[in-house]
Amino acid sequence: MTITIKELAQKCGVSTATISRALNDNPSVTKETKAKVLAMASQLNYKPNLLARSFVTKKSNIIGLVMPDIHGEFFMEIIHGVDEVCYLNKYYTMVSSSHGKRSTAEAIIDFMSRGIVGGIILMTPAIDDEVRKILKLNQLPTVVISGKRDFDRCDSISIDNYNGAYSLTDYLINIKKIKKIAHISGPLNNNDAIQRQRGYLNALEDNGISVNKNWLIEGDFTTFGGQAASAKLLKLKERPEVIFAGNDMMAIGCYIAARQLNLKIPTDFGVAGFDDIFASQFLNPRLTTMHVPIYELGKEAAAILIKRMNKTEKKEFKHITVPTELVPGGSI
Amino acid sequence: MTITIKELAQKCGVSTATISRALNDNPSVTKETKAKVLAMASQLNYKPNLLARSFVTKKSNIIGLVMPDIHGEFFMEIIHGVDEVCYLNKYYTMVSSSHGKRSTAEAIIDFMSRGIVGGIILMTPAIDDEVRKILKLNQLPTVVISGKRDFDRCDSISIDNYNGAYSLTDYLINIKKIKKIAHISGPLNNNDAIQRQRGYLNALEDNGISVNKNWLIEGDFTTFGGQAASAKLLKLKERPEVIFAGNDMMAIGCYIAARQLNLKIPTDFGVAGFDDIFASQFLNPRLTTMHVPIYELGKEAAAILIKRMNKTEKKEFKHITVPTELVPGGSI
DNA sequence: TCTTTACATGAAAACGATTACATTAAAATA
DNA sequence: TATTTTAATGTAATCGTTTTCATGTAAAGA
Repeated sequence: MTITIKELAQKCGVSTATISRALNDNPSVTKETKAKVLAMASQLNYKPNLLARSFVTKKSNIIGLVMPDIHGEFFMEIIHGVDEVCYLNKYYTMVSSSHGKRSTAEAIIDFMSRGIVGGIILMTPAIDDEVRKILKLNQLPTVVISGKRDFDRCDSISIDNYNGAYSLTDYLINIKKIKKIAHISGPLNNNDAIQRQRGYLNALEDNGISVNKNWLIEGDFTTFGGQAASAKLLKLKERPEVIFAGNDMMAIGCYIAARQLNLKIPTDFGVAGFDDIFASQFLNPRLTTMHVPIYELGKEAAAILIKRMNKTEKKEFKHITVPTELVPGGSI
Repeated sequence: MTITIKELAQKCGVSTATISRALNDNPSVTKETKAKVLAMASQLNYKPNLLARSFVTKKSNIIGLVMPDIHGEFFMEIIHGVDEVCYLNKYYTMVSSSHGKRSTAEAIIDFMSRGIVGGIILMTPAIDDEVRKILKLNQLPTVVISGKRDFDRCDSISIDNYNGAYSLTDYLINIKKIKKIAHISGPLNNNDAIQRQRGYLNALEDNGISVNKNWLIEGDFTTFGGQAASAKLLKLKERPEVIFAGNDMMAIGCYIAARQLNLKIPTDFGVAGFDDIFASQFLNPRLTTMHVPIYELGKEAAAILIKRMNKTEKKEFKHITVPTELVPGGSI
């Protein structure tokens, strides 16, 4: 059904080479020929077969987006941002998750070795040695979205988790005049979790507040984990005034625990989160949290990658850190 | 870096044809040759170039997922389901949205004419004439996920909106003994919205309840629209006992309106939704709603499409309707 | 006017796989 | 043993595009 370059060439009375040149803005084709080709192409509705093109040029305008999981709004917003920029640049977005079963490394290798994608956006909470090794081979332009800037052999974007957590804690201490702040961290093999915890700890320290070990619990970034951890905290003899959850999901867990223990937020205790997910604004009272510009993160990652794929970017790798923003709610 | 079939053929001392046959389970290759080829392939870490393969076979194991928008958990769960099934079948998922700027039709045409994808999953609230025309040409296997079964020239999956809304309304009337039920519908150019409204109206009729015209408002499926519509309803002289919102987002809008008007749910009025989105379970009280198995929808769509792409499916088109399930909450 | 240069276009190879057809060797039949 | 059949493999064409190199023509210089 779809017409090929040969047929178009015939209709135009020129060779396929000229068609190709005309369509690719090659300067060595006259205005007249180019106009003729373009007109005929649009009339016959000719669209170059991208498979054939990618095959011969060894370049693909498909971006492979590798994520640990395809679930939740965090990843959705990343996809959204990537897709937006891809569309504007006539690129395509291919999604892939590690599916728990296989490792992130395998997902990357798959993309790299099959010729489908021309660049990779790797979204991962932590870069392990296996992935590090693969990225070093650097077969394909890659942008890493991660919690921490800990790999400098490709472009990277990371959330400013440390400063976000620091300033949130500082806000609690100096604006809200709260000293008894507990923290439920994320899993400590996760860079976001580590950075946020560090921000919390350093803010305490800088304000001359010593850490109560009972008030520092490792969670798992899930609602259920947040619920369990906060229940534990709320049953302590010395109860914290505010629970700073490492992410909003765990903060939601705090709300659930509060309901179960018949405690009121913010009168009995306060809650702060991190991420500013969609649900947070509908909690009652609205959750105080740090907004993370995820959509922009995805957009930025795609923009950098596309520049790199077009070779318009200079050699040195870019490392961008995006700031977070305080969203004061009624939960404290 | 990546090795080609030629090099592998050389190493094995056979022709590329034999390699290809061995790798594609062609029965006319001996066990010994096949074993040898497979061993060498895995040793040299050979992976067929999918671009070349798709190019020559005119088949692609990439599924194009066309959605009106890439935003919100509905689409996320669809992607999740599709990706899961694709991964298990060694297919790839390519996402694409209409981006407001371009029409769904353009997105489909793009996929169809560029040879990238081998099949399309089209997720759309309504099939307009343009799309209908394109689908009739039927160049590529397509599965439509839609609110209503209104196109029978390709496989389709739809949510049983009508029966869901009917049984929810019936539940309100006969179990909850409520007669004064208002409905905020979605935009009436959206099939989901239409079907849900019909279910509501018919349930009323079948139970001998006449419709109060003031209690039937067209909304827009957004929180804000739900808030505006419910505020209107709650200010009426004759206020409904329960507001049945066409989706959960608008139901959330009802909660917001309630807070602003200083009304309590469910004592002052009740709220019901549709979709059972993630946030609904964290509303206080938990929203009564109809659960829509979106993830399964995506999985099923991908499964059907892959069968179709493999030609293992018989000719007649499948039309599946997936049921919804009542989730009783404290909001009524 | 003749040669040189620049420019526009065409012819053909290339990319990496699959596959129709040809070929060879082995097995089955007469 | 000679012939036919079958099975396994090889040869070469093919897909649609880009791109190198060759070619022809017009403009510029002598």
